[in-house]
Amino acid sequence: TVQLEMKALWEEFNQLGTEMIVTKAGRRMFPTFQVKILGMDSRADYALLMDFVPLDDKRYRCAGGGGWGCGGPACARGCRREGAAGRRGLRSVPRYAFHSSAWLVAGRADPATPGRVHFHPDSPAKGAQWMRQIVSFDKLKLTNNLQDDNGHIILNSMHRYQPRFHVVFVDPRRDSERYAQENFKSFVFAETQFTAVTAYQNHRITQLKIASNPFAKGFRESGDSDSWTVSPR
Amino acid sequence: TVQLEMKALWEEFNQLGTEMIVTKAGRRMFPTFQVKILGMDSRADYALLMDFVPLDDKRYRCAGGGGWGCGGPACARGCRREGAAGRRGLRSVPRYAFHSSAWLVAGRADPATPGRVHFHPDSPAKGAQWMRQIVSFDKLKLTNNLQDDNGHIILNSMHRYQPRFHVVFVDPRRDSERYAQENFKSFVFAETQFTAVTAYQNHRITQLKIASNPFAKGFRESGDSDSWTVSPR
DNA sequence: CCCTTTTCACCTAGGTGGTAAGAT
DNA sequence: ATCTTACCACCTAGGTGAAAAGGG
Repeated sequence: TVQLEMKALWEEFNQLGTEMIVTKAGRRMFPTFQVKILGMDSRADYALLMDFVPLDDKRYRCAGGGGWGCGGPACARGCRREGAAGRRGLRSVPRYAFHSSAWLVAGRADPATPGRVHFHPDSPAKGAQWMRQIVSFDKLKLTNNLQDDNGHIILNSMHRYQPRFHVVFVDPRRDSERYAQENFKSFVFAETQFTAVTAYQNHRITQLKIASNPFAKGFRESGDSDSWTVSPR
Repeated sequence: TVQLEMKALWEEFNQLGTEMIVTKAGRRMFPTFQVKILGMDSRADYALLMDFVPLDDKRYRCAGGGGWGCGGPACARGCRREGAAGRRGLRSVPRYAFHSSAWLVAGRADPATPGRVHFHPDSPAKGAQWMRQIVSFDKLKLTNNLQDDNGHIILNSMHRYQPRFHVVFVDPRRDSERYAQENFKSFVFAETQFTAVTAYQNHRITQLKIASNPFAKGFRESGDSDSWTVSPR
């Protein structure tokens, strides 16, 4: 079994419609994808990895005051309602748009990007090692550069993705983890889905990133709290 | 076969009598112990590790202007001459001293410290992985805290040590690298020996550290060169 | 007009020796 | 007198979103 860490933070982002920056050089995810693992064979070898699957084959567009006019919770609900509508069967919609602070369909998906995977750098390791503490994918970076040769995850900007987590049992009878495709389990946490962007579209996402990511502390206005806490509903 | 990296820098330090700081929290070595490895079986698993052996069972003492009066090359030569004398047969000398900028015998060694080893954090890994690029032990830290529980190397201050590098072949017939004691090769580079100290004794060592360690750039006076080059003889 | 790229000030995180105070 | 410790300014290294410039 696998537990998602920082679940409350992920949910707070997901309610607004999580956005992740992609850059040419590669950008980390925030929140970082972290899991606690239970129930492995302590003495067996495992490789841990992640990949990202497109949530639909549309692309999104933003509009309405450049995303700055986003006021109430209507924004987030609007985003997700559009997304759900997209999944319900629309197939040749010409365009999406993020007009009036909501994500809209703006066209078919761009050609699929190379479906890269990210192996956790400690792979392979014993089950005991993985279960000892939280496993963090903080070295994983997202890029929109199709020619990237740094091994980063390549995504299309303005598209939605679902991160997936995979545990591969390294079969001792074979000489490489490449052939262990039959010995793996996958885990999906719906609250970690996000839209890849080159610049934030929803100002509320920006504010939550600033409030919760220590590296963005320089943009905080209030001097009272320096750590993130779940906001009351 | 194994090649020591930054050999010229190690030799320049060794000519002066290398000193390494030890602290309670643990201090990195500088220069960092780095090697290039050749001739491994690309597909076999190896663990790489280091340990430190006392170079003699004396302890050293410093004197003469608190180490600041050290002027010429006589200092370095003096240090090594004393060290050699110590190894030549003196057994119950009461004390060493670093008087007039030279290392002198100041007494018997303190009780032996826990003989810890430091596994390279990438261990175990395939030969191909180790040979792909320089292997750096920059995570290794030295401490004088006998109760250290961070896994750092415990050394006695004012004692001399010889770093050793070990390559352990991980025998696939056994389930753990613990039992692979019969499958290892060791490498010793005499130019990496050093005296553990809590504060620098030889001012020329301090100056060479400041000149060559990027993290000490704040103490450089000259604004001309920001990188270390082998000084002409 | 919408999206992407580049650059930047401002952070986190942690490695330096200097310095003064503390310990023996 | 000698060695150790704690704290500090000053670095390296790299992760932030803002803002302006660039491109279709």
